[in-house]
Amino acid sequence: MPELPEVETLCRQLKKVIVNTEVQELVILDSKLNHVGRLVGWQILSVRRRGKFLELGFENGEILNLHLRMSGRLLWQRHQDALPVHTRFQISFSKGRIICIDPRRFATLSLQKRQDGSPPIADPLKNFHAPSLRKTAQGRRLPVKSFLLDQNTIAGIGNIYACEILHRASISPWRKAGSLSFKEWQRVAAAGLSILRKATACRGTSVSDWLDLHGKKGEYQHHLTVYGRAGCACPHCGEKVQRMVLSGRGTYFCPSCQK
DNA sequence: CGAACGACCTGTTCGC
DNA sequence: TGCGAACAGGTCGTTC
Repeated sequence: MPELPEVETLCRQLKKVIVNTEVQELVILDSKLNHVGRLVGWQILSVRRRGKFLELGFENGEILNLHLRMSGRLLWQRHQDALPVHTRFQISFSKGRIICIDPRRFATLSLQKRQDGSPPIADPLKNFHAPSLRKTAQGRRLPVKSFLLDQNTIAGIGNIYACEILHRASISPWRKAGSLSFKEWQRVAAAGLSILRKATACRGTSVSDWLDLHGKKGEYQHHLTVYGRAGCACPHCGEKVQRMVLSGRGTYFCPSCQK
């Protein structure tokens, strides 16, 4: 479920509750996630987001890498409330605990040593500009939507926001990435920046079950123009929004605005 | 290089 | 109502 704005929301909220605190206990409740080191007694120095990954940095140089994939979410519990169904692990601190709830069990957790010189990920919240987008897309024949979803190119955009960005930019998801003009990339960049910023400010999109670290819904679902709205009127031109499948993903677009 | 598909999992919604 | 199919925010690997 979580895309960039949702992971960024968790990152900001986690910083406030766990930085400079020490892990008291790690409990793994899913056999797929076993063998994730010890953590107990380690102090957390930093919480960062790389694309859709969350990275907890410890004072000893270790980094805990968490990816929530499709259905994972995190919840902060101040008291020892009952564990919700599908809780996959918990990390306890003196002030409370983080629990990870993940019905589909796709989420991954791993421990790594800090890697100096790991390549910086192009982050759409900070760096999403027409010149670099056009340069990276040069000669690429894949659909522009697949290009936006490629985490090796731009990290953090997922299916919801790819649909929304292309709609705002009035570009068909099927256009070959290499065929967009500079002006079109400018529209993509402007749409991307504004949509991702707004969605982050809204603490994400709660389209079915996304909740933030404190169990609150996001607000961006009230701003969606095409995602999940097949048959509804395009807010721009009134044409009916369509759903089609593009490389296996449900793709929502306005056939009139996005030729 | 890229498209298509299956895997990984489980829950919810849709259509008959 | 019941039941199976389709679908879901992500990614990886294989085959064509």
